Formats: sequence, structure tokens, C-alpha cells
Amino acid sequence: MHLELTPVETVACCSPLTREPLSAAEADGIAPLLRALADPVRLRLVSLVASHEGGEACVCDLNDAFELSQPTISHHLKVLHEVGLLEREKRGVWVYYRARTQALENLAAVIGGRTV
Amino acid sequence: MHLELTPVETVACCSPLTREPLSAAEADGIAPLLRALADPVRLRLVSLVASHEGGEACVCDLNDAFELSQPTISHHLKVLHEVGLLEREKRGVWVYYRARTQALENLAAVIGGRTV
DNA sequence: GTAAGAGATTGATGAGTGTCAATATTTATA
DNA sequence: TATAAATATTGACACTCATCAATCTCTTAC
Repeated sequence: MHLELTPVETVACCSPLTREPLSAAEADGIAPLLRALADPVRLRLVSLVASHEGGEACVCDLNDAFELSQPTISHHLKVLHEVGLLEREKRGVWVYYRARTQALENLAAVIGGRTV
Repeated sequence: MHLELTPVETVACCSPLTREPLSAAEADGIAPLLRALADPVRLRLVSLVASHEGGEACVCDLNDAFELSQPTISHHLKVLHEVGLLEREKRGVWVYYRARTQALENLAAVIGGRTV
């Protein structure tokens, strides 16, 4: 129950980039989402989670997919979670992440010029 | 006639983010495009150009739309051009930029999970 | 309660970036 | 040729960020 809107919640309200000029406020809302995605490791993390069976993936699996330290992966997951692109769920000792596909679709709609 | 592929030319070849895990190479190709878009000013620049009548806009108009110095706008336009999202054309003293909407659509397809 | 494992946090460091003032380049015109 | 206007480039500075080693927190098992 939080009142602060994550960037992901602010993106569903904009018409496509190519239809009419984005307002400064809209751009400020969308940019953090893109910045979160604009890293090769985070792109692959989102892709790994989203395409994983069940739509979710355990951090333990994600760590093995990269030749990066565990804190680094944890940091990237946090960035994606804070911006609202990934959901977190702790089950026992393990943490599972799930992609918000609706958020990705909304973002794509703003960039690509299609209506959702 | 250049042989180097701009990021924008490498993005049309990937299946959606949510369908199968992005390879490291694919992620390296897409990230620069997203990084170019992941700035509020550049987002608005692309939007201004793309939604402008005729699909193109003069730099002189773009400068007036922001309270930023002329070199700063020029810098942002260069970033967008280098990555292949904007095309440049010089006509007389003025320079016109045009958005590569196909590139935006391809990028949106990778993010949003739809096939182009 | 103690040990072990999963994941997050902290602090540090080097690389990258947005911005501006100053300057350069290019084009048109007088 | 000289002058003015439109863009681009350069150099500098503050700030952000990706990464790691070390440490911490939490959960389960013995």
C-alpha cells in the first residue's frame, strides 16, 4: 500500500512518442524506465525472467547466467525492481523475480507508436 | 556507404524480450539504443521531430523548445543521430532532423513482445 | 543456539555523461 | 572579402553509474 507511483505506473498514460510531443513531465516519467533497461546485463535479466518457465526466475539461477559478482546482479535486480519492471517475492531462502509484462507493453506502445 | 552497423540496424533481428533469453550480443546491440532514448531531453527531441509536420524538424525550432544551451541540444541530437534514431539533412544554413520510425517500431517490438 | 547458505547492503573506484562557455565551421549575403 | 547567422566541436566540471570486496540479514537445519 504505497502512494508513490513507480515510473512503470506513470507510463500507461502517454500517447505514442510519434503522435504528439511528449511533455517534460511525461518524458521525466518515462526516462527512468528506459534508463533501467538501457544496460546489457539488465536487458538480459529482464529477458531471462520474462522468458523463464512460469514467468519467474530464482536469483540463484540468474547469478549463474552471468560472470559477474553476486552483489552486482543483486544491484541490477534492485534497479529493475525499484522502477517497477520486476516484482519480488521471497519464498523461504530464495527470492523469485517476475516480469511485469504489462509495463513492458505500455513502454513499447509509447516508443513504437501503437495503441495498447 | 558505411559498413559499420549502427545500433539501429542491429535491433531488427531479435525476437521479443519476453519470448526467449536475449543473447549477450543482442543485448549489447540494443542497450545503446535504449541508452540514447533514456534521457528526458532526448525523448522529447525524438518526439518533437517525429510528431512534427512533415516528419522532420529544424534545429532552430528544437533549440527554442528547451531552456538549454544550443551546444547541449546539438550534443543530444548527435547522440540520437549516431545511434541511428535520427537522420540529418543539411539544407542551406539549416539542419533538419527526421525520425526513423521503423527503428522505433523495431525497438518497441523487442521490448513489448509483439512481432513487427 | 550454532552453522551454513541465499541474497542484500555498504563503501570505494574508475568510467561514463549532461551541461555550459568558448570557439570553430559552414553558408548566405552585402 | 567581410559580416552575420546556424550548427558543431572542444574542453572542463560535477554528477551518475557499473563493478567488486567485505559485510550484513535472514532463513533453514543440525
